[in-house]
Amino acid sequence: MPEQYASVIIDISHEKVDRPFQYRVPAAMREEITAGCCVSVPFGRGNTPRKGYVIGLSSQAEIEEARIKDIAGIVAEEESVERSLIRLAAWMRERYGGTMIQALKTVLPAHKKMKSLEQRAVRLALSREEAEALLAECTKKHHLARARLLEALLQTADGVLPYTLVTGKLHIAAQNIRGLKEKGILAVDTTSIYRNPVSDRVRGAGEEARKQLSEEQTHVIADMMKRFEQGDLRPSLLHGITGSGKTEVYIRLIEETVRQGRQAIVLIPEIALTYQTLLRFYRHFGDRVSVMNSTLSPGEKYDQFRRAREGEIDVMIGPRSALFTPFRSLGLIIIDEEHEMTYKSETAPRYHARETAIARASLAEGGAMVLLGSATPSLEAYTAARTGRYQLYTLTKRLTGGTLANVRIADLRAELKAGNRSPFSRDLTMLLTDRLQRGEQAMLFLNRRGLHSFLSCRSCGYVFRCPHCDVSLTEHRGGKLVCHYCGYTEAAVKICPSCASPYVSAFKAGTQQMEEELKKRFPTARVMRMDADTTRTKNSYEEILSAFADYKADILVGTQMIVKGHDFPLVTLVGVLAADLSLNIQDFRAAERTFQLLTQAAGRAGRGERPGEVVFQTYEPEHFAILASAAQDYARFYEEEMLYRSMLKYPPAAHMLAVFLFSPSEEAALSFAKRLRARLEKADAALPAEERAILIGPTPARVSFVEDVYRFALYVKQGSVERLVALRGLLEKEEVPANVSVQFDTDPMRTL
DNA sequence: AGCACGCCGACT
DNA sequence: GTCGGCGTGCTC
Repeated sequence: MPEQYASVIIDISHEKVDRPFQYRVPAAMREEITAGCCVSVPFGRGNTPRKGYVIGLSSQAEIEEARIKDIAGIVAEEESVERSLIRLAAWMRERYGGTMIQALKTVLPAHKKMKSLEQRAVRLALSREEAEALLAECTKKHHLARARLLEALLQTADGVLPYTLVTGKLHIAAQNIRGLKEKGILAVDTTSIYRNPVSDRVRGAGEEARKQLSEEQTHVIADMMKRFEQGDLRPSLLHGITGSGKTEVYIRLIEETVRQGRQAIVLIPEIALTYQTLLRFYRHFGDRVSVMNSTLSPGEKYDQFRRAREGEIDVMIGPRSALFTPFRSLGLIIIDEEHEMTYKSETAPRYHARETAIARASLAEGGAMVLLGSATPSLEAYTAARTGRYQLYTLTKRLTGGTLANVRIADLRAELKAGNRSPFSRDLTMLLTDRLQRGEQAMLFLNRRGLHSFLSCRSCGYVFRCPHCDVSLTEHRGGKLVCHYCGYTEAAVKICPSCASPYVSAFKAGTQQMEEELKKRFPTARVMRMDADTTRTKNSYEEILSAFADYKADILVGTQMIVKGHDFPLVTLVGVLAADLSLNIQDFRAAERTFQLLTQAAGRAGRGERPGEVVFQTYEPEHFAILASAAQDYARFYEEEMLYRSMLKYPPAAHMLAVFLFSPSEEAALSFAKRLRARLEKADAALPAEERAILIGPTPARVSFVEDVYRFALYVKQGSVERLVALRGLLEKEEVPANVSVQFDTDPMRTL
């Protein structure tokens, strides 16, 4: 049966109509209308013609057929931006699953959630005297809404009120405002009240001395431009160590793109863009650049997108979501720190910014360049570069001149044998003492995963656990016990509920314990700690880092958060207290993440003029991820890790689908998971064994229940993406029991 | 959002 | 009666 009904999203920015409406596709248009089309449809009682977007086709009428109207026509104009973003949404839905509406919502500019945005203003179109006379008349005639509005306008100094306040607080219907406007009593002004939040504060915007480029940098830029002109639209991977001048390459490419009248998007991981880098962009592009960050309200974000569409800016810098900036003539997408996990969305559609950027670039008019940058590329990107799907460029020289830090590996097993029972190896102790004497700074880094504080009974070993989640409770200040997953709280305890022993004590969180050990061992040292506990308030993150940068402390102890970004010229020693901690978690990307973390940590030392030293403490000194990062040898790491992925068919050697199942009933979740597995086995039964998907599970998640909900996972590994996507399609069609919910993650960043 | 419907007080 | 303002509810 032909698909004669189209689901259409009406182009009206209001929650009440923010859902699909079904329309009949006239026979004459059946060929042309596809998902992503922009159509004109009769809408509402008056059948007013409205613009709408087709998000899907179906042969099934979801409401009485008599109520379904015909599509009036296909809107041909406005091809460029919306059209290509809708196509991108369709691609995302296909690749990552979920509904078209979810994909559309992530791709289209927030469908202007105007509630909080005061973009329009209501202004008196009369003189104050006239308005006052009118007010008296309205009061007399009991035109209450009108009187209310006039009174409020007269009370203001300039006779202007935000539109949202008028419709909201004053309860004046939009229809009434229109009526008053037609009578010439009011005017409605549309003004943009948002400005670029940072660039206004930057002095000297748009004027920075051009830096001399190195030979390597010049080559990258020239070659990329040449390839683009020749129509080689393959993405580029820029592999360059910290300080090798990647940012300068970005800036030159953006300049060139802008010069050609096209626009650029720069993606950065959540907080990685330091203020320094930001300033460089502002100095180059002035108010033609905009920065998206999490502190912008939806209204401000929408306004920044609006500015992009109107051509008021050329460059957008921001996280994952900045990828959907509606530039009309996009020429370049840069993804900095391409390997970062934050580029994978955690909510449906669970898209990866790297792949989605490439899709968007190819959908752009005339195609756009994509440049991925990293000091430690993801296995995905590097594999693509080796097989020729990407073009690889390498920056090998450090421009800042600083020498690479000298890395020592301290074998903790040997330390124990030698009678050293402290958490600091002899090497690290020696170097710490030396730095303290010389008045230099040190950073000690502890990978926190799996190491949080808990409370247990010294006598019987009873551990206090959350009754709603599969985790132990954490002791907070004042002795309260808190669950980090669901927030469940218990009062401080004095005796063990199991054996009544009074010897109940806390096992300190890693960093906290380190802080205390340091104070014991180096009583004169000023120690600062930075972890989830000490950064609970909003600005504490920046406060701690800037205090440390101001030499308010000698040693900074912390979790991953201290390794990202930020230059501390006085830091000449970096210690990784347990380099293998992140290695032993049950996750196929564990080694990759460890390598990236260690390489980054090592990069923190000696960024100033003084040479730096690094100590990796580990129980596995022979592990390749540790050895390779100590030697700053990416190629070696890549070879070994890729061997492992190929053997076990993990991405990027194959594609993988993670199916997560949640239910308050353990039995329901598990039996549904088994049904899904059986479905997959049946689907593959006819295939030769080597082409079948590899199935793992269902297995309970690492944290097997959270907030009284059981969690299971089922993994599907398959070499062909098309095949994997088809299998997911089958699973999505399966009827889900009422008390179970399912999530699909295509090529996940981690296992559950 | 934008339109119709229906309620209600005011006035030829 | 009926006219016009004003709140409500629905839109494939």
